[in-house]
Amino acid sequence: MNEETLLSIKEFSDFTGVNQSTLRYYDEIGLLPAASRGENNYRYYVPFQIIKLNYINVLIDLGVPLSAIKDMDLNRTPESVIRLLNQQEDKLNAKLNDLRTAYSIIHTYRKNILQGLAAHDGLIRVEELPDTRFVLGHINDFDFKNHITFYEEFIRFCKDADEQRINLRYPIGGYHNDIASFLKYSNRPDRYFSLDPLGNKIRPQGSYLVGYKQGYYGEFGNIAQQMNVYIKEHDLVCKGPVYVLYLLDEISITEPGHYLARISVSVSPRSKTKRVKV
Amino acid sequence: MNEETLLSIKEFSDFTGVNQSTLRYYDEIGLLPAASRGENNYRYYVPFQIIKLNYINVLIDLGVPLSAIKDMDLNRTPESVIRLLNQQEDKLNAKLNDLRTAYSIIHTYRKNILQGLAAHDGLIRVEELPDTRFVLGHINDFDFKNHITFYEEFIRFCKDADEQRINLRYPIGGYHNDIASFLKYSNRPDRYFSLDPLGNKIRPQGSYLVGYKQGYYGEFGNIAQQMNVYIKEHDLVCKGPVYVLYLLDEISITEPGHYLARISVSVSPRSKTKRVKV
DNA sequence: TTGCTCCTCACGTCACGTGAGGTGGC
DNA sequence: TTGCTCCTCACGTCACGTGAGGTGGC
Repeated sequence: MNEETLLSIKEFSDFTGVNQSTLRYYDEIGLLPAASRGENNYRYYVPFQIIKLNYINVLIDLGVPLSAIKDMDLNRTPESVIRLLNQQEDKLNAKLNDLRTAYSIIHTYRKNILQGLAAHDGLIRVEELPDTRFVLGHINDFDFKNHITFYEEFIRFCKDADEQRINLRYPIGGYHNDIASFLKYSNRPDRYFSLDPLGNKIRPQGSYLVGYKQGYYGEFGNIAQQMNVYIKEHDLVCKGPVYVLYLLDEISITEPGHYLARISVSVSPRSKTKRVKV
Repeated sequence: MNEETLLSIKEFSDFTGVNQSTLRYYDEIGLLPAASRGENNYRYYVPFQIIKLNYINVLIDLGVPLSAIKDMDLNRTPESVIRLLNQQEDKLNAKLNDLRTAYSIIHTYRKNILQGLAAHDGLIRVEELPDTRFVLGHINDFDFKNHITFYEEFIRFCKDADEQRINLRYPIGGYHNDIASFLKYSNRPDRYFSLDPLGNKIRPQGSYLVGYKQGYYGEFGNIAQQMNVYIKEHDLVCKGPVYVLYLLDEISITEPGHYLARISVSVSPRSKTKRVKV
């Protein structure tokens, strides 16, 4: 073969985009030794090492440790390379999945924060909300005698998350079975839920009565009563569960007293005249 | 707020899946300090730090350095968090793209190796090949007087790759304009190409005369002549370019003399009788 | 005393990046 | 002599992981 065309470390670095010090490191650990050394001890590379280095970089991108790349390379056969590539394909799929999940998580957080910025404490109104999927946790058991608190049930929710396939990285909210439950125990939801868009439950698109309350976690003042007044004044009928979600929480706010919760419940106008079935 | 429910570092570690030593490190650098310390100097965490840690882990997954997460967190406002999330969305897209590319690269390598394993030195036959996309490099200029070699043009190909939008991580092959060029200068392709499945060029699906040759890079023995003999014996007509691709190369083979090249060219049977247009 | 959880401190590791100080040919 | 590329060696960095040796309550 033509051994005349040799690349200095600078040239090799320029062609591959890999730092000279990184190349020296790869030489030192034996991952990609220079093809030869000059009289002055300069490293020289041959053109086809560009391909090799590109292949190494693909494996590095996939998260294969340098030591594993080196070991595999020393005893490489077509069959062992196929095995490595198959293994990496599985890991790659898992990684792609993780990244897509991270993507949808930051999407969900952003949506919440933007909605939080567009609202303010005490605001009560009817809003049209889109379909929203979520995962529902177990039924909370607040045992007052044994002092089982808000937090302990939340911890149980977190503890059970793994086996219940609940992803705790999505925003978490409180779920009341109905408006009566929220009016009675605003800070003790019947369940918790995770805003996972792959969840099996759905809050259907439609009109919701929405109330916003600023304050510490679990402190709702009299927002429940105010919402009830609004319901009566506007002659509304509530149906289904009440969702409590902190749009602005410790993620985006430093002062815990300024967190912003949104309470939402599906409503429809009470029909003044009884409808006659056709 | 209820400050009674405190989690030991073991409990907190169990709920979040984060190593105790990692938690101590996050405490030490101020990324996630323990909520309080016991008399015995034990760290205690509060339940809602689970949410915070999960959020931190999302950012870590996205590749945000811990120092950046900490800095952002100290002065967080809803607006600054939105900015961070927008930035990360862009990075995330780039990452997803990189991973998908890595995926298609290992796919391409694997296909080549498997095809190489199914062939052997000297095999010549007609195969049905599928559509294959690629990116074509510049026209090679082998100047014999100035001793411009195979390697120097290859290096020029690598050097120009960036501006020509050629991804050198895909397998690289040689491209001859026609069978005559390959017969004359087997080891001096008219161009190089990259097997990038997003490429603008296409080798169409159809029947190809395929020859396999084992040996060093650029050493083709008399495979060109043998293929020519096959063409005449089987009364074939070649059309279009000749593709030379190393299916087994330094990626999967340790011995450079055992590399395996595949030469392919589109063929059709020579019509014995002239067809009459209807 | 044993077992358990926690603590601090020091050191190791992985994959580099960054100088410091020196060489060697035009 | 100046400028350039290269060298080795040592040390820094990032995000942890791993002991070693000690505490404190049942």
